[in-house]
Amino acid sequence: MLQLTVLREQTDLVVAGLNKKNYKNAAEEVAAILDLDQQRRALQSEHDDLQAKANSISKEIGIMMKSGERDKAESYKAETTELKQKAKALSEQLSTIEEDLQKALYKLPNLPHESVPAGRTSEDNEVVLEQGEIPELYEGALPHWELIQKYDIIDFELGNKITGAGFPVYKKQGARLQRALINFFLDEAMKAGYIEVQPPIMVNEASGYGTGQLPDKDGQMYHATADNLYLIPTAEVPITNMYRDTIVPVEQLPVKNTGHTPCFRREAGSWGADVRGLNRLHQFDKVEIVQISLPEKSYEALEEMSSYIQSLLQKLELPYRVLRLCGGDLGFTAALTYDMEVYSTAQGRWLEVSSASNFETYQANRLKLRFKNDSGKTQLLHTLNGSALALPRIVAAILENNQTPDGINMPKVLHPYLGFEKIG
RNA sequence: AGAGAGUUGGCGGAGUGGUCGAACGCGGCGGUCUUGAAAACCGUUGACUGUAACAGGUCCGGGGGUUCGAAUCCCUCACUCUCUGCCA
Repeated sequence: MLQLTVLREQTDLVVAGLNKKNYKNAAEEVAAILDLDQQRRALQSEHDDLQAKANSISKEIGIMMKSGERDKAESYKAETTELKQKAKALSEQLSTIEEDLQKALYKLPNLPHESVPAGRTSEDNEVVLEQGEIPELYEGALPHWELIQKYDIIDFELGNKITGAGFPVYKKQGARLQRALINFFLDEAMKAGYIEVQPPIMVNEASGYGTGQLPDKDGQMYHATADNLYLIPTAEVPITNMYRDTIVPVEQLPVKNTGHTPCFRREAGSWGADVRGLNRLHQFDKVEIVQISLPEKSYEALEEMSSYIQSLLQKLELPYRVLRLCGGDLGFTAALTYDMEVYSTAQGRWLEVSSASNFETYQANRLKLRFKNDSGKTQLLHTLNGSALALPRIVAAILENNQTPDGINMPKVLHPYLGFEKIG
């Protein structure tokens, strides 16, 4: 969440940033928060004064007791009782105000970076670059949902039977393609300096709050209510939360982690052609890269992540483009996001396969993720993450773009991982 | 799942209801000594909030209670360990 000191000291900037993100009534809400903050601090200092008085009297009572002045001590008790009662009343008021303040702060999204273009929808995203050749398909080329049936490599019906829609079963060469991609992505990430981790794929509530999925995206996660655990929507959640409540030694920065996990998304309310086949699933595999960076280096880190992700797409020989998300399309917690999209030739559309974001201090503030700066003060770090990469749409693009009348050619870089060069 | 023990600062580990944010040791940092280093010695060393700066307030797993006063007593939840059970 945003830091109160920033709201206080740079109010205009905050309001402008929220407006750019198309946040409604930004000025009013910020003013309301500052008002609550003002009330909170006034009450707090009043409360603290009472508490200080009571504390010092209690201390004196202790000394009197020791020196045998029992009667005198008794006479002071009434006074502290009264002080305590007043203080208690104040602290009750305080906790309601603090709760309101907390709720209001949780509702505010992150502020966009200055390079974020204005805009409302994905139409307004800025195309940063486009690369790779879009292949010419032969007459009768198929969309991936027909290819997977033709070659019997991914089975939606079977998934339907054992679980439900959006939970496909990968089979034969399809299953091996999954495994090859995961290994390829992890190997590449390790070469790029990321440490591999295998985190839990269920997380507790505190972790959900830490990275910002809770409270606002509650309904998008699968929730195991008996144990109050959530299935992760992305490895970002467990991997970033490993650093919750820590002061990271400066010499360990930047922290670079990678991990493969299944990801689970309820994505209620999406239908139609957009979600056919592998385009949108309830369960999918993803390799994630996560960085924790010094504030002044985080945008450098984001560029590094972006070009790393692009290098994967180049190696897979997929045509892609990079978008800089506009204010309206930017996620709740992000300050700047690059989306990478590959071209899915048979569908004739771009598919998002990665999203790399800088969250600046937004997550770090919730996570209490800090370092000691040069002057010895604790200061919030910046967190970043990106998909490198999400499998299903990559699979869709590989299948569609490389199809021939007598089989689907696999990208060369995967051959050693696959043990075959062609599906079919 | 049952029985018992435990949860204290970066780590280890004391702690009696009263001047305890917490002994002591290790580690870290600064210094003396040294050509340099080690050893030794001296000093220093938690977080949050708050203030112009002091002051003040809060924090000994989380939450609640008893008391003038709680790390210390009570309740409750979570977690860890040991034994038993079950299990890949």
